[in-house]
Amino acid sequence: MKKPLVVLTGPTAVGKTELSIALAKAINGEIISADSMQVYKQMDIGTAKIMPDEMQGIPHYLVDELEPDEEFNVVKFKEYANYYMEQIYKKGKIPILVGGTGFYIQAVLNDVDFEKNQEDNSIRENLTKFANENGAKALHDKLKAVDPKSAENIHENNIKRVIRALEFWEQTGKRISDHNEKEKEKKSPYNFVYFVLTNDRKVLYDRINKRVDLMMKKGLLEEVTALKEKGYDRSLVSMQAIGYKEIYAYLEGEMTLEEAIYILKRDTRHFAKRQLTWFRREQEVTWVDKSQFLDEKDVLEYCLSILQANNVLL
RNA sequence: GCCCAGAUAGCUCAGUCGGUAGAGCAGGGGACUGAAAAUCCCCGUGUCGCUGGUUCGAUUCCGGCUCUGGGCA
Repeated sequence: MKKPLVVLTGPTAVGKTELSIALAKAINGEIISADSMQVYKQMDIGTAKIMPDEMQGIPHYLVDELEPDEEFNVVKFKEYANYYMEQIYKKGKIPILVGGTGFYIQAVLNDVDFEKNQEDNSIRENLTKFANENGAKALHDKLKAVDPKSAENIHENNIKRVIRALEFWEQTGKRISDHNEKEKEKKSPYNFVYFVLTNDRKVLYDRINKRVDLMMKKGLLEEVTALKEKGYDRSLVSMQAIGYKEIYAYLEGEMTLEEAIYILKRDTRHFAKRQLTWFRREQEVTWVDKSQFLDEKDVLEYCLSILQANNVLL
């Protein structure tokens, strides 16, 4: 018997958090955040993180777990998430994966194997250096020699992915293209419903713009200033989060605050668009378009009916 | 009121020595399997302000008009 799993995702600022609490209450669930940035402490305003007083007693995992200079990635996410899911099942409850990082959701949902290998960034560093010195084309040629299928699929300008493919080859002796093909065929080990909450594009963008203004009012500038003063470097993954990188650029004198805010809004819109592209490609997704419902209660009822129909409730 | 400069894609602007036009940004689509809030790819037809004239042909030259900046009164 497959275990039940509820996924609730959607583009940034669509209103996942609000619905997630209502959903958790209704189905006796606990929430695991599938968000690459809300894991970090000290980054509250810019990540629109749910605060303890808003949780209404619903346990949340993978929120506020790491310091901004700690490394986090899909593999770590998957390990943590699987661990917390076990705990939740033991309590006789349903885990709800809530967050906008589609890649993380996919990893857990389909139990993707990443061929764990040693924590060693030296290959990556060497390849990055090679790319800087010889150009993207030369790097891509390297890949073509060992894994032509990957070389064909990965654009030569996409250096990060070319590097990962090469790294995979060097560490495992296998081609990542073959590996990925195999992983893609996997079926989810869960009895799940994958909700993608969405809204009219214009409404969504309007919400994004307003939310950025609200973040500024709440003190995003101060939050980023504090992180910078504590010595968290711009090159950290956490500092590449939307909201942080733009304000950081302003603090470094690269642009005016007005420009930074304009770019921050734009980057957020671009991000939401990319998220939607990802979800569109996912199979077995249940779209929940807010513009088609009367209110939050109506949305919740619809979601519950879908869960019931799919036997995901305990 | 007079003088000057503009008026071209949603925005900022380039351009056509006369043969109906192109960049950046915005916007749209896509990829993604150990950085994923990251990274990368693709997509540009619009009464060239309105109106006369010259011309085989005008967005491009000439006149008038309207509007917008700036200057002089």
